[in-house]
Amino acid sequence: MTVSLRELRALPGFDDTLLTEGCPTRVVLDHVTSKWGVLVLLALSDGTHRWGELRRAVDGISEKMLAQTLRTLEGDSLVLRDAHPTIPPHVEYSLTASGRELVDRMLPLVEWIARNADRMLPAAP
Amino acid sequence: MTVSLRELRALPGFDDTLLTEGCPTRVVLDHVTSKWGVLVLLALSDGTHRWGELRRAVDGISEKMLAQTLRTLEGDSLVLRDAHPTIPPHVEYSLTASGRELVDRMLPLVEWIARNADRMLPAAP
DNA sequence: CTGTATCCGATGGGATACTG
DNA sequence: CAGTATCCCATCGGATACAG
Repeated sequence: MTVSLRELRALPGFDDTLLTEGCPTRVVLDHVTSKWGVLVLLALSDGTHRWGELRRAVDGISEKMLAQTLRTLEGDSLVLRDAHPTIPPHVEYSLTASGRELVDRMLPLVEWIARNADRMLPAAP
Repeated sequence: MTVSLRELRALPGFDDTLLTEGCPTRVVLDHVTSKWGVLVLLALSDGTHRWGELRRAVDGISEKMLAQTLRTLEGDSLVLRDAHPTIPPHVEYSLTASGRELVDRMLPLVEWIARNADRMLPAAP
């Protein structure tokens, strides 16, 4: 198990440029860990959802940010957009295989935070 | 293994209010997944570091954001600040036990992104 | 229903200068 | 060395209106 950034950089295929400014890893990391990126990916962990469902599922998100977040994640090959050319429109969003793999690794992190968040914030942050 | 947000909310101790606006989980999640939060935590995964070391280790971070990020993470009980009252000042930062647990769950996610980021960004995002 | 367009305020975040 | 203080701009992000 990798337990530090130093070890990660020492693995075959990596070097010290990992996570330097502008490197692809940091770009994707920024998208995934953006304010709404995590929450949209988590919402899609349940399976396929329509636009309106996501809008309601991700508490507090605006239409603008939902659209923007979905487009970014789609551009990162993490989310699949499936539009049915009907009237009214019907569009379904789901995780790609990559998205599924990523969410599998994100859930343990979120679960740990959910279990511990309460006792981590003494006063108001 | 938990594979979806729905399942996570169904676990004992959780409910549908998990990850709604303003809930503690979301507050901590926002700190941890902030632009610099992830990178500072990763830098500390190697062990104890001084201010200047962190400044150089986290490529591109400004003094202002390093200070702000460290204070936030300290407030979340993830980072320990150990100041020696000497001249010149000597301050060491390290992960708390909680921070270590969190980083253990963050590294698999980062490692997966590092392995896959290259083939996920076709053009310029 | 699924978005886009526009406006605008809030916040993030960098550069620089300065201090104990 | 380890920060703080200040200025300032760019981006984030919400509200609203509107379109296909």
